[in-house]
Amino acid sequence: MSLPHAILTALLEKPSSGLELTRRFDRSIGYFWSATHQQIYRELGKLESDGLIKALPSEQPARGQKKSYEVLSAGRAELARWTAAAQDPKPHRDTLLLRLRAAAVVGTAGLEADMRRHLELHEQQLAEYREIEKRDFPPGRDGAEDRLRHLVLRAGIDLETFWTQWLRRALADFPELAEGAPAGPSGRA
Amino acid sequence: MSLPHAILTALLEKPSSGLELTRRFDRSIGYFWSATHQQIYRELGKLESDGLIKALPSEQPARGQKKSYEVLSAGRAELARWTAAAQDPKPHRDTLLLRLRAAAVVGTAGLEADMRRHLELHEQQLAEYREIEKRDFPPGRDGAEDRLRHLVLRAGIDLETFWTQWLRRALADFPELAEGAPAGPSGRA
DNA sequence: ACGCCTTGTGCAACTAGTTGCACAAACCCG
DNA sequence: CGGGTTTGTGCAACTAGTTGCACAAGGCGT
Repeated sequence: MSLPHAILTALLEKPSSGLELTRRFDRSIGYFWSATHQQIYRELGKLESDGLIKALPSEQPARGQKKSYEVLSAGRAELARWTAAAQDPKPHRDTLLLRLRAAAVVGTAGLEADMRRHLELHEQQLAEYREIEKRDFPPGRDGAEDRLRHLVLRAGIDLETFWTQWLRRALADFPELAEGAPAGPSGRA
Repeated sequence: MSLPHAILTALLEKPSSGLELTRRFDRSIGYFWSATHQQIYRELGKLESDGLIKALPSEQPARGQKKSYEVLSAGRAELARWTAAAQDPKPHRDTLLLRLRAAAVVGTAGLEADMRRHLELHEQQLAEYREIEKRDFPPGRDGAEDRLRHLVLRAGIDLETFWTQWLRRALADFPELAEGAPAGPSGRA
């Protein structure tokens, strides 16, 4: 029940076509609510038929029939309603932690390499967030909108920081973990 | 593609019936891979027909036809394979962050109360993890299995710590955020 | 002019997870 | 001993997200 609201938010920030939305999801909103272009188009259709958004008359008729949408006031109202409504936090799902736990019974073979890869990915993501922070939130700007968005970005930064630290610590422990743990399918059947 | 592996892990730790698994998911594995009893029963059926687990002959024939399962060597092999295979981290999905972002365009009404509620929930979860740590990982034990599981628990603790801190900070900022941001549907249509 | 690449939109089928309900056996209480 | 609660198992329908493909329009190279 969140994708439509993510799209409404993005469209309120700036009316856009499906592809533009897709790109913005890749760069910004998608950091905490990812979506593919197929999902987005499907949802745009539904939002339009529900009367929450409408297609703008295309100023540029050319170029592959590009359609931009804007949010109607019913859409804005729905988004405000959803934002204010209480919602329980959804439990995390983390495959890597699951694999660690599995490794405790079937052995750590292969895990370390992938953890190193994850560490690199998280480091990259962290660097990207820091870039964005430098570019979009230089000290000085402090309108309420900016501060809210900055808060969201800080969450991203802190989360990635957490993961890089946790992974580094886990990898440091790894040599002693690998000896001693059951080594594979031949452990005990 | 992770639920079957979560179940295999749990069954290797200790052969169990569907309901026992459900309870253990609620208390332990479910902290990073939750599942309902319906999912679990469905998956047990599939794992059995795939020859990865098998039902133990019930020692206690009574008590509502309780069926326990144990992992076969094909199941252990599959789990080891899965654990070792590279996997990309799945992008997070966080509704609360999405709502903050939405609040930047439709106003912060109602959000603060729910953030306080989330803070409490995260504090509870954190306390629970700390209990578990004290109970299951007293200083001294350091077999490789225990250290791996402890590492996983640390991730849980640190994540909850992060959320409580982030929420506290966000709430502290809230008074200034609320003034100045657009206040509701009447902002601009 | 012809074929290839990129841009932009979208449908269809599949997979995983959620919600709602059903139902039998045992146990517990009066 | 009869009726409600708990224990234990499970099906069916629905919702959300993913994967794979299709196709038209315009640009670009030769």
